[in-house]
Amino acid sequence: MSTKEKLVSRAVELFNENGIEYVGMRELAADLNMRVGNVTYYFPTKDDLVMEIISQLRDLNSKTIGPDCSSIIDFLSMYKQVFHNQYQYRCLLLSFVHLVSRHPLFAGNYFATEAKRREALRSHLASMVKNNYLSTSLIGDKVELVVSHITLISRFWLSEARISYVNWTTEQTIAHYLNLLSDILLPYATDEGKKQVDNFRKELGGDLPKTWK
Amino acid sequence: MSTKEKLVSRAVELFNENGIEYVGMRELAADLNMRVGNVTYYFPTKDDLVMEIISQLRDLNSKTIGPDCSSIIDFLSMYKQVFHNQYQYRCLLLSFVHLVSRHPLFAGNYFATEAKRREALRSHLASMVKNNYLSTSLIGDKVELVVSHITLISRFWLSEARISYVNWTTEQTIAHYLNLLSDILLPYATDEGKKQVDNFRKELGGDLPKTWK
DNA sequence: AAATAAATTAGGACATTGTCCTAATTTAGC
DNA sequence: GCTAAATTAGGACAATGTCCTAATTTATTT
Repeated sequence: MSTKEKLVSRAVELFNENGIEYVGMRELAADLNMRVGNVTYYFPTKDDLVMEIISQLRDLNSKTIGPDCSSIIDFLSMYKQVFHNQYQYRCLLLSFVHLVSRHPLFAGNYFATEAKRREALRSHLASMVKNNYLSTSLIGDKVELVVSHITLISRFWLSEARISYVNWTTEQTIAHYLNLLSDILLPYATDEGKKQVDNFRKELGGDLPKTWK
Repeated sequence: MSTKEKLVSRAVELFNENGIEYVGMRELAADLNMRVGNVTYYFPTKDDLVMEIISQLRDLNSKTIGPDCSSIIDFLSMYKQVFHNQYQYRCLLLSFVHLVSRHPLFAGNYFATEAKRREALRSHLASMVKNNYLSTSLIGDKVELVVSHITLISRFWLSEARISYVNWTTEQTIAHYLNLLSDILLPYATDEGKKQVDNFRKELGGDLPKTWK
């Protein structure tokens, strides 16, 4: 593993643990028995380092989000993997708003992939309708509403979990938000679709957090 | 207006414009023709200042979120006001995750009010069921799912809008997320409830963003 | 193998940040 | 008008990201 790779790899770990803005360049360097100047040689600014990490997550999700999504089970399983990817790079999701709203480079990068993701989501929904798992009434504005729900959940579940469900395990948390996702599809699910949602939820069952106090 | 009040008032403005972490204590002081030492006299740490702003929003929302919520219209109108309150203190919502996950004081404060809000939400839903606007099938785990959807939306709509819908007006943005909110209730709405949702959406209609490109 | 060029590492300097401390100044109370 | 409190000003501190230059290591060429 090259120095640059070690740098990124350890940065992700430390950023995940303590948050991007709470891990200094010197701290990262010291952790790897390096000096600051050495880090800035590979990544002149901290944003450059973050940008590298962003690309890694984007690539990972691009592999996960395929074009085909014939059933609800496929769809939810795919998002399960997306959630795990995001957890692996949770530092990004937890700082995304600040990163994007400040840095034009982040913003441009984000807009491009976001538009693609939204379009992919539409196509997934359409194919679930075609395969008779979702009702044909899911058209027009209703599609956009479902898409909006799903993007909101998949973008902020980690943030909410961080502040509201701190004592949950990762598996519990992911199960909870997958449950929410399935809940968004449910109103449009056909009988066959409902069966799939039920099956998926049964698999979730063991992980779902029990108590609401 | 006392010096302290002027300080808080201007801080909210600057924080809203540029983000809490991007407005320095010296910048705030200079804006009011003061010096840093003078600011720290009233607020020894920046977190103290933020905490004061947090209390203001909490008080404002406490006034808005009443115990009675007999109809869906009432419910959605109430949340419309909540959204406007949040917009008024948007700097907080945009930095909440970092604030809460770092500072134990914020966290404790947040947990207490959050539990109350969630409980209030359950009671609102129950009263809408009682008044026959929502189906009696809305019980148990389903209530918790609806509550989870609503809390997610009302906590992160501003964050998402900041990064995804930057070109929308405030009214458009709020209309969009109120639409999402109503969409969560819709599957459980009775015929009478559906009428209310329709009416509410008609009022929204003019503000709702048109294009999804 | 030696010399030269390139890549990498180290270390210090800079402006900026939040925070703290002390002295100066203003205000209020008697 | 004097004393004490409240307020304001100003400097100092450690820590941050960033930048720049010198030292050192590694690779390439002669």
